[in-house]
Amino acid sequence: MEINFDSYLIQTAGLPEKEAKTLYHNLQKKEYKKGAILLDKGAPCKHSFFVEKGLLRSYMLADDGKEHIIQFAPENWFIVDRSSVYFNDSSDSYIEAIEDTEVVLIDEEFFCQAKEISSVFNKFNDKLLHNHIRQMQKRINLLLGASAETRYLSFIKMYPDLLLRVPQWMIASYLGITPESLSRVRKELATKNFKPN
Amino acid sequence: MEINFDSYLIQTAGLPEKEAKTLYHNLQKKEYKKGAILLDKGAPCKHSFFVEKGLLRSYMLADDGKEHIIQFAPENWFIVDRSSVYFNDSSDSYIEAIEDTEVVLIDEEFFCQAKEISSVFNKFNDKLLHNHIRQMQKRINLLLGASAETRYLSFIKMYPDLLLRVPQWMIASYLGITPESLSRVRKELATKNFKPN
DNA sequence: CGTCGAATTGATGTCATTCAACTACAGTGG
DNA sequence: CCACTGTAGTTGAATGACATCAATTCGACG
Repeated sequence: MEINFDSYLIQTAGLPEKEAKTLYHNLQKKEYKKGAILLDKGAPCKHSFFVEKGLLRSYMLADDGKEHIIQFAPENWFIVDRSSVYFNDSSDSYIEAIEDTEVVLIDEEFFCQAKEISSVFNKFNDKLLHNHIRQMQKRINLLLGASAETRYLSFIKMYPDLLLRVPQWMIASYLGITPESLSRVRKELATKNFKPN
Repeated sequence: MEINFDSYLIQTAGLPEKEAKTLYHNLQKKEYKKGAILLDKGAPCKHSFFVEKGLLRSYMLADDGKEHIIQFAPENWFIVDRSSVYFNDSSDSYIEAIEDTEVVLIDEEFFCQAKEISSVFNKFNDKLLHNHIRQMQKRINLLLGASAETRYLSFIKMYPDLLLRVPQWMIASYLGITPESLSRVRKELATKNFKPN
């Protein structure tokens, strides 16, 4: 289950082994306990997090105090407040550990080095951005009109592995419905004898 | 009101004048009548559109046949199905002219040339992507819980210039509510003697 | 002037929220 | 080991916000 960032760079990003190792050695690793806050609203977000083990989430607070979950990040995923990092602004989101989590901190310096060392990395980074956009697009499309049930079903389809690791109320928050509603949706699906797995 | 892409490259993207002119001359321009389809679902999206004059929109069709508006693009904006262009896939969105519109077609070749000619362009492109993500994030946050009224007010705030150019039912579609609901929201705001301008 | 789509308005329906009560379970301290 | 507490999840009843359906008005355009 645990994934090292260096092997990620080689296998997924397609960097040559030597370069990947070099880059990897300059990076800082950190561990966080369940419930720990990795990024606080108002603080500048100075790096991306790559999750080697565990599970993170990012969320914003609405005016009425409710949490809106932006993203989950299990192993192999990046999580970051892009606005904050890129525009050097204070973040308007939080990042929190849902489980005990081990991350690699990826700062601007890393990106500069990586870009110099390898044009492959540039392309890969570009691809990540585009994927991110594509995924957000899908989510917007869902939020623009899909029923609670449809949203939940699409969540199951997209992130089946998260179903068992994320508490229900967080899934509800991600879907933009209340925990009570989600509970009812699940009950309804159960009577239709639908099985998630 | 009309904006040429070459001056955009110079002033907004920060390219040197000479390079901008060179790049610009290789580009193709097109005009579309109001109502014209620039990109059809299923067709591969082979280029971005830069709007020099007029107004475009992109939208997807939901399963129930309803349109979900993804984006508006007035002068000075890009519009594209990024998934389709980038992953060389068939598009799952439409692009349509809301007004008579003049666009510049920006294909892969342009990007390659631009990247070779100027590293400034690379950075600029990156910035565009990040802005796009930032803006989608805001929208998701709105859709996750804001009332019809709040959504509308935030739309007014973000795109005041579009208010008068976009038909109401399209704004409703963009906000994820029905035209009827939007009409009532506006009425409600009027009695509270709220003035958009 | 007549037509067609956009916008408004009213009556009614539906889905999700809200509020409250209750169960289940994990963690804490006596 | 058992009570105490807090959080997650479920369930029910009442409410509310938005959707739907239908009728009407408005406005642009041929």
